[in-house]
Amino acid sequence: MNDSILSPRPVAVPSPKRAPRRRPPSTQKHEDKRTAILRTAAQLFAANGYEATSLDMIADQLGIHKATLYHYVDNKESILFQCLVMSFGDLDAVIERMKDRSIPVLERLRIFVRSLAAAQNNDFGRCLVLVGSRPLDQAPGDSIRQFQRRLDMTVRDLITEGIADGSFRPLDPSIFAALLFGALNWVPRWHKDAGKLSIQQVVDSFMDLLTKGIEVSRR
Amino acid sequence: MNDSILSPRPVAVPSPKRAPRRRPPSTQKHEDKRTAILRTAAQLFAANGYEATSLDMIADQLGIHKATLYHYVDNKESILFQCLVMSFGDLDAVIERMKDRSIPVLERLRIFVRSLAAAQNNDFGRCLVLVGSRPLDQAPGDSIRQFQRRLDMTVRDLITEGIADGSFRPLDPSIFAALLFGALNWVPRWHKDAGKLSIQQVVDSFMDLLTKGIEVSRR
DNA sequence: CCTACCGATCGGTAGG
DNA sequence: CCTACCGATCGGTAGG
Repeated sequence: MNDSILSPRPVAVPSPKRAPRRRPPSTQKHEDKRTAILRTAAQLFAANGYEATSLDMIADQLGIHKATLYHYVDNKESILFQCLVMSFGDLDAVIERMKDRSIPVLERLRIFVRSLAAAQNNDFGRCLVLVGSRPLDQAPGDSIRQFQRRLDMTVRDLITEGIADGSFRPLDPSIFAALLFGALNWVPRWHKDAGKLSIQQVVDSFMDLLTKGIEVSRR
Repeated sequence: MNDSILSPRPVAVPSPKRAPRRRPPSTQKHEDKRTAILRTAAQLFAANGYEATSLDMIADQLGIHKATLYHYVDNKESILFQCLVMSFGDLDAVIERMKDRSIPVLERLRIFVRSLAAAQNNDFGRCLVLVGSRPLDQAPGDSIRQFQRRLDMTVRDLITEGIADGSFRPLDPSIFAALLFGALNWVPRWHKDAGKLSIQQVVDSFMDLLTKGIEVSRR
């Protein structure tokens, strides 16, 4: 499995003056277990849906009891929220890279699409795409949706920039973004790791289709 | 609301010899009530998810008691199944039309996409796209997924035909179908009836994008 | 004997 | 990390 979005885990930044460090143990073993819980939960949420996945199912899968989960997480909803946050991985850095005008806009779009596809086709990404933020309360759900709007805005800005510099023909950036996100968000529903095409190959084919179109060039 | 997918209800075919006519009342009023239950359920399923929607919520919305629902439907799962069947509406006829080679293949593809988009953006279609067949048992779920495979196959066949007759450039029909269904299936998640673009305008823009591509024509 | 529907509660299981 | 439970609510069904 691809663990890359988990690798750059931020090291705990020490507080200036003798931090209290209250409840959370924050040891490495505790963090590893917590991550294992989130990953297992993400898999089960993606497979069965949020409401149809019980905490007992998550605990059983890990060989622990349900009550033990509460040593690592606050409640069921916070598990989903943390899974969705994990799913964004390093996309924040990717969004920043998209502002680098030294790279041709079409090339930047390709990088973005590959990065997004990679993030959405692992345990946490599948949880985001297949479950989403609907089961969450207003506040946590809004923070997830806010990040997704940033992703959408990033694509629309690239298209607008590409039209302005003559890379793209005139078109509605919102329509393009809707088409692209729909296509990418649907991939986890049908792509099998055992299939003949990798995720990279699939999204590169998508980009090929979108740049050139399907009609034969006239003349 | 668009009731067109409900209109061609098959009239009850009488049995050859003095049919027993057992349990199902099958009166018009009974059928109307049953359809109202399915439509309300479809709305609530789409809004809250299947498991998070209780039979009490459906009954309350209709101003009746939960127990009364059981005079019209067998159980909760059969409600979802019937909603999904309704969502296919007259798409079966549309699939047949796609075999008419007197219509240019690109034009047939446009008709298909418009029909599918119309079917997926009403109460029952939103239930199909937002809930899907996952909560169903093996047998009923498989029958839903079988119809969806027919839709997928229809698109792939059109692309294959279009490549053969020179309408389309060489491309992977499966990739095109995956891209198209992803884009269309995502529409109910973001399109608002109050928005500036109608469903028709959205999917026509999609087709424009897919046929012509986004890059400026070179030379 | 039928339909349509009610108030009440069944056995089980949810998150905590 | 487990046993033992809670308040509530689930889908479904009883008698009338």
